[in-house]
Amino acid sequence: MNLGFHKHDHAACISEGVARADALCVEEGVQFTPVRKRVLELLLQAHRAMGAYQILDQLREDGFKHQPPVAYRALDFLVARGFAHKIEKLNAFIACAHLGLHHSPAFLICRRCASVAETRVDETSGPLSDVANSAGFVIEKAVIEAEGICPNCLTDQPE
Amino acid sequence: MNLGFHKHDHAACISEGVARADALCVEEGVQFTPVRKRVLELLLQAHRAMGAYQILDQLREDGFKHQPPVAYRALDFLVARGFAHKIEKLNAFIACAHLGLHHSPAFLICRRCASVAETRVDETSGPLSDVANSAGFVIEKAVIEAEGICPNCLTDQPE
DNA sequence: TCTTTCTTTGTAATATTATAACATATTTTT
DNA sequence: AAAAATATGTTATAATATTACAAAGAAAGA
Repeated sequence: MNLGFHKHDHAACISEGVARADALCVEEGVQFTPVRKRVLELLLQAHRAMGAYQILDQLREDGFKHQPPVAYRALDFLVARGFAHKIEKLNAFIACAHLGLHHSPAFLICRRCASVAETRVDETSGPLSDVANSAGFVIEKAVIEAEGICPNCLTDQPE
Repeated sequence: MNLGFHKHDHAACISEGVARADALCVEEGVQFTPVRKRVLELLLQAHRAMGAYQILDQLREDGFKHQPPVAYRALDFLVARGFAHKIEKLNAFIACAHLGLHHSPAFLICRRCASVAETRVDETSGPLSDVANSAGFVIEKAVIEAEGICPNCLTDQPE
């Protein structure tokens, strides 16, 4: 599986992401307003997790309003629609790598270069579901975030 | 598996937890100081995730010093030794339910009653490890936190 | 035991992350 | 065009967490 730990056509991946989100907003009849679009662009561009205040700084440079709620509202919108995810471990946000597919994301976070790769996991099977099922616990959402060393940092040089 | 969604001898589970931590500290030659012990007691007693400032409030009532670093230092100590875990999703801390066994914890968080059950998962197998292995990513630590409805809240009453 | 070293605690200040509340503006629906 | 729903502007503040440095206490070596 392609996990994002590699080179790719980044300009295309930004414009495709925005276009896909745009289409989904039209479908769902919600407004993909300038600030929402810009935040998604920033996240796609960064290609890593960004804190809300980092985003806010960028918005300021772009001439957008930059009080905290501006960023948090845009992020809430993006997260609610699955266009972005929150990485709880980092208190930061990242553009969705599988935009459009409703899915249960899992993340591999490199503690050396801070890159974040997104993959999908099956929520309905696996050891955690087994435990939950047998206990009668109904899982609605799962936070799965693995921290470690990415392939690039492993080969680059010793720690 | 016993997930904590049930009645039990709570007084015993507190004293046993403290005793076990005490023994482990002796083994490892580290100091189980009064504030560290008290924080672990508070967490065992609460039997749910507590925020650092909740703990701080309790410490104040107990006559301990109560600036933020007091709680964070004790929590860092407990987490570093596996006596407690941080629930990233809640920015809160919980006493370890398998004190003494080095393990990879996973949590089931009830969004209705806020109870948290801890279970163990095998880090070296499962879908996430497969993805990580094939990508060459080395997982060191995994945050696994499922949110949903616990068995008690499911049967208690409709939402 | 002494004294050096390491670890822990006390404390003030501040950094970082996030939300509440309410007014205004814009868009969509009727 | 009016009403309703949605989105933005703004101030203030809440909640979570860390830095930095001084002082005290415990452990280790001479």
